[in-house]
Amino acid sequence: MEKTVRTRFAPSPTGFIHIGNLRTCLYAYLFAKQRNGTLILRIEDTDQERIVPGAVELIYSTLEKAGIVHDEGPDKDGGYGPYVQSERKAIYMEYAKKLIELGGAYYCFCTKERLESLTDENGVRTYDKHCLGLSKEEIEENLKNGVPFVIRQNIPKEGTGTYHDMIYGDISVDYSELEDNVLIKSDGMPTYNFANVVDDHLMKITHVIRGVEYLSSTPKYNLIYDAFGWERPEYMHLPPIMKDASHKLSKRYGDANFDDFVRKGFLTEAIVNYIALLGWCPKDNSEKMTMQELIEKFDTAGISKSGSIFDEAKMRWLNQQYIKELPFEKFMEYARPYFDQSIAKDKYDYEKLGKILCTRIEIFSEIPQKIAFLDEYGPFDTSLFEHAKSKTTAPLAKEILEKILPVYEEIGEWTNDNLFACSEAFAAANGYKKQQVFWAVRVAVAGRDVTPGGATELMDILGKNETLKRIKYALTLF
RNA sequence: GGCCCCUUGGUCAAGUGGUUAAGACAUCGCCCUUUCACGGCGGUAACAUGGGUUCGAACCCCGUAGGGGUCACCA
Repeated sequence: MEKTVRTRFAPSPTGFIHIGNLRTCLYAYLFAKQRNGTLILRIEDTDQERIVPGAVELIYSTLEKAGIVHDEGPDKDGGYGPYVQSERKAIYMEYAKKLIELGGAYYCFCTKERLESLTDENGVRTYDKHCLGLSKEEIEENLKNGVPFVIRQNIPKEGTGTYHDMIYGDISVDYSELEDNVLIKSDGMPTYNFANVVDDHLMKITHVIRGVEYLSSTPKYNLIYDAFGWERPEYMHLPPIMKDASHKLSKRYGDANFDDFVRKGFLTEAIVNYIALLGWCPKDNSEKMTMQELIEKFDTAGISKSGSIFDEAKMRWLNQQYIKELPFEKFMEYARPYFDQSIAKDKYDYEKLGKILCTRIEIFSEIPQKIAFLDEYGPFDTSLFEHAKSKTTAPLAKEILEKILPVYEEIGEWTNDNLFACSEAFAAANGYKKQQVFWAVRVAVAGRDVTPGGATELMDILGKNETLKRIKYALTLF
C-alpha cells in the first residue's frame, strides 16, 4: 500500500514570490494532487533579519491568484502545526539536544575571531571540529556560565553519502566535502539545515521538492535522518530558471515576480501555464493547458535537468491565446482598468475600442499605447497616402477624399456598418477599388499608415464631427 | 580552487542504439484581409568538442571545453 503523498512548499517571507519559487510550488502541487496527496505550506522564517513585513500575506495572495491551493498551512491546520518555523523554536532545540546525545551534533563555543582564522588560502573556511573535543565538564561549565554557543552537525570525516534523486538519479558526495554546519544558531533559532529536516519528518513529508541548489547538500540532511533513525524522504530537485545563459532569474535584481506580470496585464492562468512548461514537457507535447490538465499530465519523466531561460515573448504569445478565448465581456472586464488609464477615458467608447483591440494585444498593458494615436492627430506627409498594392497615390487619395466628404456628411446613422456599406457603394459607383477608398480615408482620419482597426471602425470611434474635421484637415495637406 | 550537476536550432523542447532529428515561440516569405493584427501555408535554423564501444550513435563509456550549483550563525 502506497503511502499518501505529502509535499510541501516552504518559502521564507522575504518579499515577492519569485517565478522560480512559484514553479517549485506548482510542481509540488501538481505532483501531490495527481496522487490525491497533500500540499503543505510552511513558512521558513528562522532568519529574523531577512523577514519582510507583509511577505506572508503576499505568499497567500500569490498562491490564491495562481490557483494553487494548499491543504495545510498556518491558515489551515492539518494537525501537524505550527506551520511557521519561528513558532517551533523549542521543538528544534529539543531535537538538537537529542541529536547531540546520539552523536550527530555537538556544542560549539568558538568565537567569530577563531572561526575567521580558519580561512585557507582559497578563502574557503572549514570548521576544524575543535569543540567536538571538549570534555563534558568543559561544556557544562560553558553552558552554566552562559557562554554563547551554537550546535553543529557532526559529519564523519570519511565516507560517502549517496541517495537517489527522482530527476538527477544517483548522487554521491564525499563527507569530507561537507562541513559541520550550524544547526542551532546562537539566538536559539535553527538554520535551514536543521529545521527542514525536523519539520519534514514531523510533518510526514514524503517527497521533498525543491531547487537544485540543495542537490549536493542533501547527503548532510540524510545524515540527520539516519542519526535519528528516521526514514528519508524522496527527493526531487528542480533545475533553475534562468534570465539568460549564465544568470539565474533572481529576486535581488527584481527580474521577475508573479505580481509584476499580473500588473503588466498577463492573465494568471497564462503565467502559471507558461512556468509549468519551463523545465517540463508533457508526454503529448501539449502547450496550452488548464490547471486540471496540468495535474493530469504532470510526470517527473518530462522534467529536464538543465536550466531554462525565461522567455517573455513566448509567455506573451501564450497570454494572447488565453485572451483570444475570453468571452468579450470578460475581455472588457480585464481591459477596463487599462482604458481608464488611457486617452479613452471619458472620451471614447470602451466597447468599440475593445472590439478592435481584442485580437491585437498580447498583454493588457499594451492598451494605452495602442490607442494613443487617436489623440495624436496632426500634420503628416501626404506620401502616406501612397499604397502600392492597391495602386493608391496621393492625388488619387485627394480626389477620393474630396468626393466622399459630402457622402459622409449625409450619413444619418453614424455606425460602422453604415459607414462600411456606404464607402463600398461609393467605390463601386465611382470606379474606385474599395481598397483605395478605405486606404485614403483611413490615412486621412488617422494620420498614419498603420492602425489597429480599419477605416470605418476608426471613424465610428472618432464620431462624425471629428471624422469630418479630420478629412477636411487632411485635404489641406496636399 | 575542491566537490556535485548540466550541454539538441536565437528560446522552450521531443527524442532513451537504426528518425528525412518532432512540435511551439521568435524570425523570414506567401495567402487571406479595410492598413495592422487574427487566421492559413511555407522557409531559414540544432545534436558543444575529441576519442572510444558498436554493423550502426543525439542516445552508452572516457577525456576536453563551456555553463550552473555548492563550499554561511541565508534559505
